[in-house]
Amino acid sequence: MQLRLPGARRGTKRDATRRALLESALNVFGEKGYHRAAVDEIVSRAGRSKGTAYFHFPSKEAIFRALVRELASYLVERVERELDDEPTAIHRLDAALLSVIDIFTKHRTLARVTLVEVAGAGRAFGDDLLFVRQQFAALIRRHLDAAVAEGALEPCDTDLIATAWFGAISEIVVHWLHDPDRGPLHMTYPALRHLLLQSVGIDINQLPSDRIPAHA
Amino acid sequence: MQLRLPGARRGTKRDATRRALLESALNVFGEKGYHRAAVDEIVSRAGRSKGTAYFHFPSKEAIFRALVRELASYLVERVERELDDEPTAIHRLDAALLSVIDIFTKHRTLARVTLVEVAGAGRAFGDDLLFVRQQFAALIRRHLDAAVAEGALEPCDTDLIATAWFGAISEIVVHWLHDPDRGPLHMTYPALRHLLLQSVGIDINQLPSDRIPAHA
DNA sequence: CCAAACTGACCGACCAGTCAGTTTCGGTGA
DNA sequence: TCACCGAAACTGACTGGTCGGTCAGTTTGG
Repeated sequence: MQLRLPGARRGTKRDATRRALLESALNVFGEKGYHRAAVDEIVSRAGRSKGTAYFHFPSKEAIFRALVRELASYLVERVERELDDEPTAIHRLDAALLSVIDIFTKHRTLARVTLVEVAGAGRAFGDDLLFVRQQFAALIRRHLDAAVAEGALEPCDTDLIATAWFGAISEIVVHWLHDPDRGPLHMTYPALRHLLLQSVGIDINQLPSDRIPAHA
Repeated sequence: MQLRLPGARRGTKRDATRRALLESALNVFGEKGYHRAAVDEIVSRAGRSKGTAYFHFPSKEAIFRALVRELASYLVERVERELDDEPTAIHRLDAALLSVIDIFTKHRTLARVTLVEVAGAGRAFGDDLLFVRQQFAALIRRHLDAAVAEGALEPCDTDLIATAWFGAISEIVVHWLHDPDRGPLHMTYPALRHLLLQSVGIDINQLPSDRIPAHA
């Protein structure tokens, strides 16, 4: 799991410590959830001391917030990177869905923290709580807007649709997280894809189907 | 907020205490979230003592679980009651959506506990955590299956669709909970309805539109 | 040499859960 | 009608453990 560390020059010792702490935090928060995760465990797994954690972050909450922001950036950046050579906005939406499914399949802890823990950490955290969700919905929305601009889509409430799509995807992933035995996440891709695209009136046959088996 | 108390004869003193505790728990959990909610506060707001809470429930977690079950029953029962005189399964799905939006609009605390807190209370709770979600997805699924049986819908993965629909609705409600200033929840109904129905290939014009303004 | 980075023992607040004792109340027999 | 009993319901002071956060002191590195 490679974390992106914006605004900090890489390779310094300070940076390595910060990264070690966040990486450990990802695991502990992912396993225990925010409240049951103890700072003591985060630092011990990171091979640092408690004082160091409080040298780098003012509070446990700040560690969590920083982690969520890193994860959101990582996720959005990595998904967007895969969309570059898609010809149309609709293709990019399609590719984004596949990409997200792929990432979550490979990084369950990331999925758990960004989709489940963030919701439960409580509104005490203010707006940061919804950071990942907003980032992601914004990504979907951008490409929906592009599709409208391209004329592939009727003008519509892209904000609402992006939110709804994110909710749908999130719910499916959360179910899969909770009970992975019901088959790999990739299995749901064709049906989910069909559902989402059809919801905005896109004929599934507009898209070449040769892309599907690529990841499946 | 009327809670349903299955399996207990109403009107007894015991029942009144249990109800008072759960009602108070609903408020405190709704305001503070599971972890920040103190049993002391729940009992004090209920006008009872701590010992009483532990006489009726074995643990704080048990209070939460019981509450979630009551809420799920209340919600599903109340929604289903409104579907009786709808002519077709599609109409019932439509009515259910409106009904849910209505209930959540009027009972924000209920929405917060069932949609947000349940997710965040952590997997420590085992499967009960997903109780509301499952109950609700099952409701949607039943009517989707009915629609298939009626021939109004092509055979499809109704389980997946129900999950996705629930996720979409849930996400919209959670956004509204978090930032209610962006307009009442009812405002999203037409667009959301259109999106969901179109996602399964239902032509919006099949349904009489005179129902829309009824609750709007 | 100094500041940044780091250490880990310690503190204190918080809170779920306990328990010994008290009150309430339906039943029972005289 | 009433005295009495036992169980159910209830009380709230107390405890034990957990854990976020502190800080006085040590190490590192430029």
